[in-house]
Amino acid sequence: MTTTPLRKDAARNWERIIAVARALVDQGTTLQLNDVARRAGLGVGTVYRHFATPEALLEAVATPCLEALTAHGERALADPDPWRALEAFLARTLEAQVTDASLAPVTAAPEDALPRTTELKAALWSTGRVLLDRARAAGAVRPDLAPGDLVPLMCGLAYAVDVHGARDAAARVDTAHRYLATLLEGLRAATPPGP
Amino acid sequence: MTTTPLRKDAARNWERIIAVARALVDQGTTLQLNDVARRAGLGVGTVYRHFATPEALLEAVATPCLEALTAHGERALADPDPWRALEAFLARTLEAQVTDASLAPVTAAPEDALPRTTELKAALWSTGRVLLDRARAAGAVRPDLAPGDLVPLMCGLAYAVDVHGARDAAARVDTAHRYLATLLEGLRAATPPGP
DNA sequence: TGGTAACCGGATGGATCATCCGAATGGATC
DNA sequence: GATCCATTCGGATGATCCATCCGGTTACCA
Repeated sequence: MTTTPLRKDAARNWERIIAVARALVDQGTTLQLNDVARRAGLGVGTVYRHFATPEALLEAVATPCLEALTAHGERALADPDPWRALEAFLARTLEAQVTDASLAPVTAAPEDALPRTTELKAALWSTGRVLLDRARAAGAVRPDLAPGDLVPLMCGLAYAVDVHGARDAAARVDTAHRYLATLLEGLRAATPPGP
Repeated sequence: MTTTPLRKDAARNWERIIAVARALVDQGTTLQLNDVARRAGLGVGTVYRHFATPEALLEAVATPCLEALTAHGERALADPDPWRALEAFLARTLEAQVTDASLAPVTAAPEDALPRTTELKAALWSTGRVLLDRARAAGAVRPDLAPGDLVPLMCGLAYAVDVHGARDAAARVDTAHRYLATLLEGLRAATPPGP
């Protein structure tokens, strides 16, 4: 992607908007562009030019975290133990999802507002697919689970943690680990139970 | 529950509203009270008097299905095989969640708009808890999974099916069964399976 | 059949949202 | 260092949607 040269004030305002949005997301508030503009001390038009929709702003907020996850995924690929690699990758992804409120909506959304988001999601999913395939080849993975099921299941677990209702990050991460361990145990089962 | 005497026209309009709301829910549209009124050929005030909020209307739409699930749960308690009972109960619940769009938001909501909904949810969860406890006593269930985890996990699986993106009911039910089988295998895994 | 209470439903006020355009600023050129 | 042009700023604007209120009407009961 060619880096578009950005004017000084535009860049400064971009940073402001992102900072305010990040604070709002961490606070649990749903992003409202008008509200973001007011809190950032900027005009509404400024915010709308930078980010056409709340989804675009949310994706911009989530981008750094997605990049970190992608980098971690690439490192997981280097682990010689396929199971440990898959487990670490999924655990890290799930932790991020239940810790950072900006991630869950972005990963679960079928459409992306920013091209960069599409890139990162594709890279992340590809890594997950490779890790799953490697684990399948090495150990025993349920045959009826397609690679396309990995992302929905992860989003589902993150959603389950939300429904569970724990507020502080530590409890959420703990719950996520419990759920993931259960699911992984089911993934690992060689043959599905027959009737 | 004491049946409140309802005037003829009021009852007729109540039915109309429910019917229109049911159609909208099946269509996938989010309920908007103003829109419901227009489609039902009624005034806005009429709809707002019957249902104060869209959530209340949604719960009223979901009530019959919740009652059916509760009844099915009571029957599952009669099954002598604890594992089969739990499996059937969860399968039925999940099928309903992925088939009827009114259920997922109601079950996942932390607060209820209608007292009847609170009753039904409590009964349903109680049944699930008993079934889980029985299964735990009979066979082997992961010890780190609390009874309070059952509902979040079910909601999570239903959400996963949504993220998966299948449109027609058959594919959704199939996906739900795959996910549930995986999770149940994980639930079962702690110690060698009993029977 | 007439009275009363409850219900119906359109009109109203408030809020929020996304867009537009004149004014101002930054960067490039001479 | 001064000028010019493109880009951006930011408040004002129009539109849409939501929830409430009150006069007219209907159903139930004596």
